[in-house]
Amino acid sequence: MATSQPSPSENATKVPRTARGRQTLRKLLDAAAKEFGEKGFHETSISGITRRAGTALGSFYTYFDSKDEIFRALVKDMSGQVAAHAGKAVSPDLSPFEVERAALLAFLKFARDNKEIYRIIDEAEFVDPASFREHYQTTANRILERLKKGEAAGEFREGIEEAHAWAIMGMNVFLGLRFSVWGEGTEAPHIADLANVLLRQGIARK
Amino acid sequence: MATSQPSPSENATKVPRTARGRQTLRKLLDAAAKEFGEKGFHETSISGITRRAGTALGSFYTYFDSKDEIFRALVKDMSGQVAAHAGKAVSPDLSPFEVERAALLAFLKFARDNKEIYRIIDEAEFVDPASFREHYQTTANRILERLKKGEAAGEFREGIEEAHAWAIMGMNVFLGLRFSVWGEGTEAPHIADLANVLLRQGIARK
DNA sequence: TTGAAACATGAACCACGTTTCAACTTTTAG
DNA sequence: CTAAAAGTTGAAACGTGGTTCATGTTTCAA
Repeated sequence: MATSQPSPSENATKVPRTARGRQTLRKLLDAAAKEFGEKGFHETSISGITRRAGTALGSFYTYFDSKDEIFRALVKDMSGQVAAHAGKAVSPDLSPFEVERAALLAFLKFARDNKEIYRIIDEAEFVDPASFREHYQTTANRILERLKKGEAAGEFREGIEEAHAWAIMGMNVFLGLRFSVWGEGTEAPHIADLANVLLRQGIARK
Repeated sequence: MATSQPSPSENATKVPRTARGRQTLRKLLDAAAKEFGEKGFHETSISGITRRAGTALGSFYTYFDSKDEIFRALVKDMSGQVAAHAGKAVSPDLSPFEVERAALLAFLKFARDNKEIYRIIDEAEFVDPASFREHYQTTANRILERLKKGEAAGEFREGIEEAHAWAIMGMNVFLGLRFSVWGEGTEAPHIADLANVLLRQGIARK
């Protein structure tokens, strides 16, 4: 889990002051991502995290006040990764519909390669509802912006609103769950096509 | 939580043999539904359940072998309720598109009135993955059947497949999350219309 | 009416994982 | 080079809550 370097601002707790400290903090975050992803929040123990990280149990408390706190830090970290990933997939020379297709395809591949990450974000609904909500609201906003752009460009019908973004997001997330997380993820392009046609024309005949 | 009478088959554990026993079992299930809905699985304690049910701690183990088991029983119970609810909303004299609209509208209302239930089913992803999967796969199958019927009736485009059902389910679930669980749920008919138009014609202009 | 089976009770047991802490090592700045 | 600051360590304290169990009560068929 090549999580990005932890920024000082997002750690409510002690920021490491030496290189050694930063390394330990990173080892803890990476180990936690794997543990939480594999076992879920409650099956994961702090000692499991430190064992995997190769540090002492006590070191954990040098950087985090509690199990909840490292989980929160992780959710933020990963929500950012998803956003970054989505951004990269969208090149500006694509048409609005192509943009939506590219975004979904990128998401499907990302979900396939990072199943643990998605498990963590999903579990945030129960462990850290605020982060969970923020993640999806932010994602919906990003989608809505794209749709507005397509509307302004005359490609999409007028009257696009927030609910459209949520509908599309839900579609994408569930397709990811079914075909990338539960399935092999091999049919990703096919799924992306199918969803794109649905988005363009709906399913009415003719 | 007016859960239905527990059927003998779905309780892997001891079935009560007297009226008193059945009553206690029901009190436990109802109390558990509320506790799990309000606090989530791990914040909920057996003693909290029995306190709410007005029974002794030990009585719990007369009917369930563990905390996991009552949770599992609950998920099954509620998954059934959702299905039953969806079924009622669909009258046979509706056109295929009207059926989809009615199903979503019923779902939105149900989610609004039963937020706890949805929380429980969602949490099953972590507590009891098998039930979670089964719930959504069963729901998708039900949707797919409806779509196939619409296809056969010449209302829907040909080539409907499982992914379409998952896309629609995802749409519905996320709209429910955003507008029924997080929101007031007052705009349900508007949301249902909007989603139905999306399903019919997509969002392409013209 | 009666006795066996079903059910109810809650204190106590116990496993488990979080958190603390005091002793120790490494790093850094002057 | 040196002392203070930062970081490390893991054994043990601690709290929590799931589960057990011996005892007492209720139900019900015969």
